[in-house]
Amino acid sequence: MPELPEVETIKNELAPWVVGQSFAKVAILDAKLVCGCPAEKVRRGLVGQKVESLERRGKYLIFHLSNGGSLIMHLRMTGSLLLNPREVERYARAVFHLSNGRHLVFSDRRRLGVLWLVDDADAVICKLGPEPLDKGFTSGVLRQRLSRHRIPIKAALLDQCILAGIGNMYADEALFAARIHPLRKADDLSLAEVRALHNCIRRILRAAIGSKGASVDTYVRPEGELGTAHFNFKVAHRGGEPCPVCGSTIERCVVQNRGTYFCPRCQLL
DNA sequence: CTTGGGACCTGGCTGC
DNA sequence: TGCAGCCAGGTCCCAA
Repeated sequence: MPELPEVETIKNELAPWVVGQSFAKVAILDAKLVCGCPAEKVRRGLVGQKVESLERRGKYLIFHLSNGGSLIMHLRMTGSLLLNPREVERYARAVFHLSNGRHLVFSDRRRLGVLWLVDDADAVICKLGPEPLDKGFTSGVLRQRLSRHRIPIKAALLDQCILAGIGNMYADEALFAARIHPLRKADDLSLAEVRALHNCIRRILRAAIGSKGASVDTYVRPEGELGTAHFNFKVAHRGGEPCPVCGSTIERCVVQNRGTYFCPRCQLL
């Protein structure tokens, strides 16, 4: 499931092959992939456009085009972007042929991913909260944003309007590292706890980018390699295993309909 | 207004 | 062994 570190990795590894190229031919195999307008309009609108730059915002990947418009992709649960795969397999939903002879395949087993072609990228991403790795994202900003919500802190971290880019895995990891129980109310955290959480979020996301993302499910990098960030997970997807800090058994509960892993001794309610 | 829960989607797993 | 039914979770939408 691609979260911020996975999308950042995809952006970084795609950029050398895509930036400066134009779309020579586009085939949209699944019309439901396209959001907001007919697939044919996207196909025609893309052909001939040059990719000026690639940007990640939250979990969104943005292709800035030469006409000022943007192609925006969200991989949701099982989407992946494959560069020049040997075969265009059954989960392919769109194929983008580039002017350098390479092609990019949007593959997506569960078909939850979406893309937009828009004049103004802000129309799609305007609701997103701050970027956790931006310089301006201080613990004060986090504290101010959390203070407006009386919801479980885990739910707050998953809310892309509060903070962009964190998903289920990294929310669990950040809360464990900060020693905060996932069901604590967002507006109840002490100043010290918010500072610890802010620090842990940034440290964990940076480390995960360094490991090229976490390949727990279907995530693969554009050239087919896996990420290794999941080898460093302390609690995420580790229910029943011993806590690496205190040895207690890691528990699983459900918060906001999401499987949530935590250490009952390190993270007290 | 805020918050919670279901829909979307399909492969893989569980249990009868 | 076969298959129904549940589960995974990012985001949107609707209801309380």
